[in-house]
Amino acid sequence: MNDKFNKKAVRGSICDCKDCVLRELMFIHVPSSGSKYVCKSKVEIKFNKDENIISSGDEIKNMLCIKDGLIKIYYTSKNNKEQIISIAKPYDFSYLINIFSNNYYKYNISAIEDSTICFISIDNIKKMVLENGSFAISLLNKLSVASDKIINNFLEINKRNLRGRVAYILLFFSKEIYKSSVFILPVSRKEIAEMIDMATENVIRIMSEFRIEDIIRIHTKEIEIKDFKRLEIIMEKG
Amino acid sequence: MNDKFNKKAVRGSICDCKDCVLRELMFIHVPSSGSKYVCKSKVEIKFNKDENIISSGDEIKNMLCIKDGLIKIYYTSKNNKEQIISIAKPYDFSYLINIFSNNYYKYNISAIEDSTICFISIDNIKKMVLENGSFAISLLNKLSVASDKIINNFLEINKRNLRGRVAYILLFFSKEIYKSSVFILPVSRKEIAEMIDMATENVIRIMSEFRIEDIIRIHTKEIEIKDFKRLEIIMEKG
DNA sequence: CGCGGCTTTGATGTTCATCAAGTAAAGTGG
DNA sequence: CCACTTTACTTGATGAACATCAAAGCCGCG
Repeated sequence: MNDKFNKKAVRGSICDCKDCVLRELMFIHVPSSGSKYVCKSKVEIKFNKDENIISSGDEIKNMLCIKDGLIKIYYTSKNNKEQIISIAKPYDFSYLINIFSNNYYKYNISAIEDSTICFISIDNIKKMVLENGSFAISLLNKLSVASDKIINNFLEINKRNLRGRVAYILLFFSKEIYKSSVFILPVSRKEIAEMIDMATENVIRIMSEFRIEDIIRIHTKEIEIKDFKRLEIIMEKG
Repeated sequence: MNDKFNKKAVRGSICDCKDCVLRELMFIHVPSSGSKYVCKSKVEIKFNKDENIISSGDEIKNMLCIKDGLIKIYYTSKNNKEQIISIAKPYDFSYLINIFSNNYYKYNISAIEDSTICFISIDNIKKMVLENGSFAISLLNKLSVASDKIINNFLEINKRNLRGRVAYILLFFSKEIYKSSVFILPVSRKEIAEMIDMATENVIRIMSEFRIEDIIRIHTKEIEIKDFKRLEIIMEKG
């Protein structure tokens, strides 16, 4: 991480906060004096696809904001099995889950598409919370929504059979991430398996079933959902 | 809920906040003027075992604090299958998960032991956040820890086989909740199944296995863990 | 005492992970 | 740009893990 900071960082002074989409969203309650104060400490870094952003065990010094791209938050258990907790796009805040409860990250974060990440000193965020009540409320809300989403996701996945899970995840990418019936999967089959807690072979097998049933079209990473209705029925009824 | 408020409520004026354990924990940063301010709006209610406290869909008007007892937070899906998200005891804050992200509760809450719950107006909590930065930080921390616990729980359960899950939950009750090798299960076998995502019969079957293997002693609801070491190995290795 | 709900055990079948083996794609070095 | 290596993807076969079904025992309660 530190190398990256030195090598690739674009400091706040260069990046004009007026352009920063995050300000609109996150700092809507922050008077402009405050937002400048936060942005001074800002560091912007570009990550390539598959590049590591945060490792489990890293000290939490900064709050992350995704300006652009797509990242995954995942847990590596002792037997090296990886479980993907969340896929986050700009305006998501799910990577904040342990920022106020731990001093060290519990999960790994890496880019699954080329991504631009803003790093804002956590100390400055805390100062802002102390000084600005509206900002605190806004942050509480963001954190709550993010946790809620993750928890809801676990509940949704656990109650489904394998076909239901694959349908769920395909519709997630189509509707939540790419907002299109055709999209390029940003993750491998193995990573899909890690998102919905099943074996890689079965992800492939069931995707093939969907293909044979003419519900989707597959061209390696490119997926087209041809029959939303049936896929949604499978998602609901398993 | 409203009937209960009218029938059983003990208003804040009666309950002396000096005795309230929550104040120590939650409002440690709140000047006494502030804590009085919050406590004025406080309503304390006793619930019997199995009594409903919050229903999914209820409007969020109050923040809950458990003074005493044990509650479960659970999700009821459309097919009436229940998934228990968390068991909470005093000082836990896991029942707060959607208090800052939603206007209506998404999950049900009910008492699994006789419990005393404090209800504090959410508006007053928000006022406190706006006025008192330290309180905001403290609340952010509590919420973060609570969500983190729930997420961690899902990860721990999902990666285990059935024997590992039952071991996990028995050790949870023994270590986290009752801090004793002998305890009375506050939940039915069916509810254990709902906590760790498995069939009721298999919970029973595996508990019987543990009994036959002389790892635990079972007398209906009363459980004694006789061999922590082996149970922990089963928890770790499945 | 008898009813209903919770618990227990056994038998059965389904779902799913795992193993194995082959194919396609993508990266690597000459 | 082509052979080579490696990695990702795919399909089939097998067995294990688990859910479901069925039936009986137990316990508390009116």
